[in-house]
Amino acid sequence: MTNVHTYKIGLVDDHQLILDGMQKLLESVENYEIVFVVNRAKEALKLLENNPIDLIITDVAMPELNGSQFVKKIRQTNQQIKILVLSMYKTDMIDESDINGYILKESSSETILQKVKQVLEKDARMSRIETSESQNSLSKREQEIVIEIGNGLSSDQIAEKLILSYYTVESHKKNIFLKLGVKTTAELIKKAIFLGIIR
Amino acid sequence: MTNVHTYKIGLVDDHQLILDGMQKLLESVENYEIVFVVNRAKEALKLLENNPIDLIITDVAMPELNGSQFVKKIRQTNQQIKILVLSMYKTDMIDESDINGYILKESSSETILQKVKQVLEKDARMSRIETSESQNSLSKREQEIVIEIGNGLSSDQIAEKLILSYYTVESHKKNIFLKLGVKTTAELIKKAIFLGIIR
DNA sequence: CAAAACCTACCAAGATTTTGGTATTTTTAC
DNA sequence: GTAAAAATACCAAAATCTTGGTAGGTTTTG
Repeated sequence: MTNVHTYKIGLVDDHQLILDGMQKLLESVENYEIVFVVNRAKEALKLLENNPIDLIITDVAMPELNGSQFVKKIRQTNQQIKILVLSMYKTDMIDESDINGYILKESSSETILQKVKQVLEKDARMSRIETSESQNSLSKREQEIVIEIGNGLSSDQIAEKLILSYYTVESHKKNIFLKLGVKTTAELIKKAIFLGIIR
Repeated sequence: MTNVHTYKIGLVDDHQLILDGMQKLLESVENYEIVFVVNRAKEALKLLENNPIDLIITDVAMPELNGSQFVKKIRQTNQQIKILVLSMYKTDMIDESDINGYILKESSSETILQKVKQVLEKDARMSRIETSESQNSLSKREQEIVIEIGNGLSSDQIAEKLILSYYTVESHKKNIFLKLGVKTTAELIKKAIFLGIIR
C-alpha cells in the first residue's frame, strides 16, 4: 500500500436519517474517519475550531443557518477544507463558489462514494460557474418577505404585518426576483425552498 | 420473553441515503425483519404481491408514483398492512386517511423507533382527521398544470404549451386551488412540492 | 471614511391572477 | 349502462402582481 492517508470527515445535516445513512456509507471506507456527525451548522462551526478536518459534507436546507450561510462562515476562517453540499433536488439552482461539489440525496451509494473520493483526492476548488446573474444571498428583510409570500400573503398583507409601506414590499420583491433570477412567484417559492428559506 | 413476534418491514424511498439510514436503524431491533428496501413505489407494489409484510414505510415525495397514489394502490388490495409515511417537512398538510402515521425525516432515531413500535403494536387505523376540504389527489391534467406553473409559465403560456384554451387552464387552476385548499400560487407550490408533484 | 449593501418609499401602466359563475363533452369506474 | 369524475371552454370584474423607473436615509465593511 502506498500513501495510506486517512481523511477526516465531518457531517452536518438536520435530518438524522441522512446522517445515519451517510455515516454508515462512509465508515465502510477504511481510510475515512468520521470525526463528527451533527444536526446543527453552529455545532459544526464550533467543532471545526478544534478539529482539523479534510472534508465537510453538509445539507443545503437547514434551520437557523442554511447551507450558503454556513459555507460562508467556514470560508471566513478556512480556505483549505473541502466542502460537499448535500441537496435534495436537482434544481437548476446549482452554483455557489466556495464549495467543492454537490451530492444529490437520491444518488446511489456508489455515486456518493465516487464523488467524495474525487473531491478528497483533487486539489482544485470547484470552478466558479458564473451564472450571469444571481448571488442568491437574500438579506434578512428579504427573507422575511419571502417567508410571508410563502405563507400566502399578498403584498398588502405583508406590508401590514411587517409594518411597511406597500411600495416597500413591492420594492423588496423586485430585488428578490432579481437576486434569485426568477420571474414568477412560483419559481421564487421553489428556489426559496431549495435554499432553505422556506420549508 | 413473551410474544416474540417478528415483524416484517418494507422500505420505500427514492433517496438512497434515507433508505440506508432507515435500514440501519431498524435492523438494530432484533424482532424486525427488513424484507425489502426499494427506490421505486412500483417495485414495492410488485414485491407486496408475493411477500406478506406487516409494515411499509414510504416517502411521500417520489417521482412516478407519489406517496398518496402509492398508498391508494396498496389499499386497493390490502387493508391489513400498516403504512407509515416519511415526510420531509412538518407542513400543515398532514392528513390522509388510509395511513397509520407520519414520521418526519428530521426526527431522532429514538422518535422513529418509538413510532414504528407504536404502530406495529397497535391495531387501529389512524383516525381519519377530516380536514374539512381537500382530498389532495390531483388528476393527471391538473398535475401537468401544476408542473408548468412551477416552471414559471403564465396561464397563457401553459395554454399554448398544452394546446388548451386559456380559459381551460384557468378552470383547472381554480379546481386545483380548491382541491389543495390554497389561495395563492405560493401556497400551491409549497404544497405541490410537499406532495411530490413538483421537485 | 467612503463605497457598497440594505431598507425604505413612491409612481404608474400593463400583465396576470383570482373569484364566482355556467355548461358541454369525454373518460372512468362501479 | 349510467353516475361520477375529469377535461374542456367561456365571461367578466376586481384584486394583485410584475416591471421599470427614481431616490434618500441607514448600516456594514474593507
